[in-house]
Amino acid sequence: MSADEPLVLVIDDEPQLLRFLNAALKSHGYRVLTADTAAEGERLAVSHRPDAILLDLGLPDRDGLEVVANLRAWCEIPILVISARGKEDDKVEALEAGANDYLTKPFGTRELIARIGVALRNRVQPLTISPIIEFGAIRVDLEGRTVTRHGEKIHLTPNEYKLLAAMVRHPGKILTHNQLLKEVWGAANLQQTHYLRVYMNTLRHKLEEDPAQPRHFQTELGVGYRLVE
Amino acid sequence: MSADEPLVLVIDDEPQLLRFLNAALKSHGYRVLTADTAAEGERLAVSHRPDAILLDLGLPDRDGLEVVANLRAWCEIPILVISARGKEDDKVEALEAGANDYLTKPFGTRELIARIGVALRNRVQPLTISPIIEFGAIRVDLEGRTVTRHGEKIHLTPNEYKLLAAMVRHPGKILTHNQLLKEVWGAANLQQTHYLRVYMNTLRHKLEEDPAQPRHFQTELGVGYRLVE
DNA sequence: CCGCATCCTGACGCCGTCTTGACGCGAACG
DNA sequence: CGTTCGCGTCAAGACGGCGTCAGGATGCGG
Repeated sequence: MSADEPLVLVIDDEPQLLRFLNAALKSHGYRVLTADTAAEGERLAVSHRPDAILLDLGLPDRDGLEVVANLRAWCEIPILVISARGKEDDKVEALEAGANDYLTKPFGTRELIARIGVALRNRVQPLTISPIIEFGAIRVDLEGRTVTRHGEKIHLTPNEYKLLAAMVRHPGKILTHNQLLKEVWGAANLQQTHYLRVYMNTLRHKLEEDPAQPRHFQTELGVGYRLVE
Repeated sequence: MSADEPLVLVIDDEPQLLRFLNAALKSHGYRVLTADTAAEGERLAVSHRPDAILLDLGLPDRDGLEVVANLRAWCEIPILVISARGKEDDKVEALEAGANDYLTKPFGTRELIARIGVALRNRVQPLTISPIIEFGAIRVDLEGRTVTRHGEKIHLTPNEYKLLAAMVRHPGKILTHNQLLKEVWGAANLQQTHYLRVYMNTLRHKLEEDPAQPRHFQTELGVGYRLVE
């Protein structure tokens, strides 16, 4: 799944530096979004909500400090400023405007990666959805990786849990065979729909009141399965 | 007592720099606590819970990175590292150990103040856990690095302790093989799950009543381990 | 240089998990 | 009405993870 890797937005107008940053970040497991103007950068920040922003102060179309202020007006995404200017006043202004860090060119890849790591480390998770889902007598704690039924802990094998977690993340929606297979067994096993039947069976036996007449784990014939509450 | 102004703990052994930092911080509205050794600094951090820590890496009694790790074992107070060494490796090590920022001497007052401001700005809720954790007959003192069982001191080797500390920091949660391996043996040994089995074994023998049927150090098959109380 | 503690590594048996196959059932279809 | 297909069910064997132990390498202090 590509969505669990942090997304970094790089705003810089130098093509070389842009390529360099892109490669460095990707090789360290980040997804990267690039923009070569302030306007484009701000637009992407709004639409993609990156986990961190790398901002070069020397942009052609707008002052870098203004970009920081604009971003800070509506979000708290960590901003790491890059600049050729190393004067103390520049740093102070940027940091006070809302930047989280200030790197003076030239800087090393490893330091950059480490500082991005710091920025991501102390971000506050908005926690969009509650990591705990309940339906019927069943409670799934995605964070603690525990499942209880009538308050009693239910032991699930890794595959069973992965399958349950995949369904729990999209309650009410249909999950096709392909989606489930890809999520649990990887894209190489898209044909093995038999796996699904076997594991759905054990899940029902462990979680449903009457496994033969499932209330929550319903099968959509020829399509996939659906979790109903 | 002016308790609403942020409290900064400065750990440094150079009297001049100490005085300088003290004056600079106070003039910007901070309360200041000073220590000239690592041991004293850690003690003050525990007793006063400062809002930020300024740490000079060149301490006489202990390695600065070790101090960072010790503090990070039980708290998330922002740590700004000061060092005369400006090499990239030094910075990366400190930042990865848990430091929030790295300043190379000499640095300007205003930049220092600005960076402290950043650290305080994005501090998360003081998610400090008590440096002392108990479960069953076992007591772990993360600050003193001591472990007792039924009141008797238990000797742990460095790796054993690191593994225990990693688990103690997230009681009840699953710690995956990767997380534990990264924390104890570094990211280079993510494959050596065998290490985990060996050390979990010795930990259980030293701490569990019945090592064959562990109550606290439970294994989550195929995933990792979990510390239950 | 020696001894000790710690760490790494390999071997082995056990047990849970995964895979695979067989079979019954019902619905859809010709 | 018979066939076919998808699905549920069960069981058995393969597989790999896990715990366990011990020998050897390594590093450190005396």
